[in-house]
Amino acid sequence: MAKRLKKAERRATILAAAKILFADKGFHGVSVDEIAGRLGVSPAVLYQHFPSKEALYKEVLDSISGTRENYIEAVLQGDTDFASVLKRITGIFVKSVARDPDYLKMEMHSALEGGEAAKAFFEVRWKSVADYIEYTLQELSQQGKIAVVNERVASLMFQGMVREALYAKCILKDERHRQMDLETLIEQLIALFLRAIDYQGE
Amino acid sequence: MAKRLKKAERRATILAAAKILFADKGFHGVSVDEIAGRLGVSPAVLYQHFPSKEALYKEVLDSISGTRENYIEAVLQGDTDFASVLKRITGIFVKSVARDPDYLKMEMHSALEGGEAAKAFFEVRWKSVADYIEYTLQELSQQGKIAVVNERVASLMFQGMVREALYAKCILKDERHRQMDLETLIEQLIALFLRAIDYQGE
DNA sequence: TATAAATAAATAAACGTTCACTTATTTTTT
DNA sequence: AAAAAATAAGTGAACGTTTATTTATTTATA
Repeated sequence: MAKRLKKAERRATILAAAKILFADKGFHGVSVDEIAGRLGVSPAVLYQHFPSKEALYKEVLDSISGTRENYIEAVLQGDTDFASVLKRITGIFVKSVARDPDYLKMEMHSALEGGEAAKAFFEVRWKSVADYIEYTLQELSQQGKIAVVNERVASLMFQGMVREALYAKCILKDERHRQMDLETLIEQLIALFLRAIDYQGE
Repeated sequence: MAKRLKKAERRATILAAAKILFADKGFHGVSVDEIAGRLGVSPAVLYQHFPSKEALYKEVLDSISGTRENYIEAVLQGDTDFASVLKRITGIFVKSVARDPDYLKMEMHSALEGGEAAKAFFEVRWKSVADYIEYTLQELSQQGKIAVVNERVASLMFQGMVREALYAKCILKDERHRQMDLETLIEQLIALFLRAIDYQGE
């Protein structure tokens, strides 16, 4: 018999195990038995905490997309010029993904499954960063401090390059970039981005 | 009884149907019965052409990754400066994906399933483009025609932004970029990229 | 009519889920 | 504080389906 846990504890262990497995293999790739087996528990236990496999999956998804990063302090503390703030915000975002790459995998999986949940998930994780970039670029552009750019396109560029870096380093573990650590990579990408929009400081 | 086809024809229809379904839902998300049903054929038919579901999946994967684009003519015909060649190569690449977005979905799916096939798949589709960029950047950098950049990082940036554009337009159908067509988007991204590496023409 | 192409029916394993039941812990009563 | 009652947590087998795959049989065409 498995070690007896309090309801909340057991629930937490289920969510934790499910998160790892779902991230690895997607909804259809994981069986309820596998999750239970990983916990050393009979599959029936899961149904005392979640009404169905799908409900469990949804909850995992929510628990992740609920992890909304707080960028406000990043904006406020330290230098307030665009480059500095962008670096701090990106740093927080990257760290949150690097800390737990399952996030990214789940995001990809749910994006592919194409459900309604996926879109919301997607939005929450990237939107606040993208919004900040778009808004600020528009301002800087009006002030003539950067080149005339379509801020939406530039923001897409930024998102794409950051995501690519995260995939390459955290998921695919690409050999190409073995020698360069994630922070350095991101740092250089940001430098490239700033030159792309012709940002010279304020 | 379903319309009677020659072996090769039937085989082709199976591969075509399987490609669409696998791209949509991944390996585990599709059943053999579903593929057969889509063709109006009994599932046993599939086993006269492929020894197993997995073999069929592998074959679909191969048929896609085997579609290696030929960039040589793109390099040779037309202007030979970096910007022009890059635009033509990217155009070919983008068109091949836009023509058949299933390619991209399969790529994502197989990247997530993390098998050996995935890596090869990944390599074939992006590598020749990435290699061209890296090589040329190195040359241009030595000739002082662009800024001093880590060509590997720059190439990752390029790949990331192109991929993001393709996802946004072809897979997620993001409303944000509804008004801008894919070619214009790519065009603007390339312009940003060229400024990022400080390319001024040759 | 011979043969290639498709079928219908059957199989065993895996799946999500439920059920009747056992064991451990907490609460109440004496 | 010890015994009894109540509750919470976990078990394991079995359910009805669905899955991939096989076999024996029928149909169409060259």
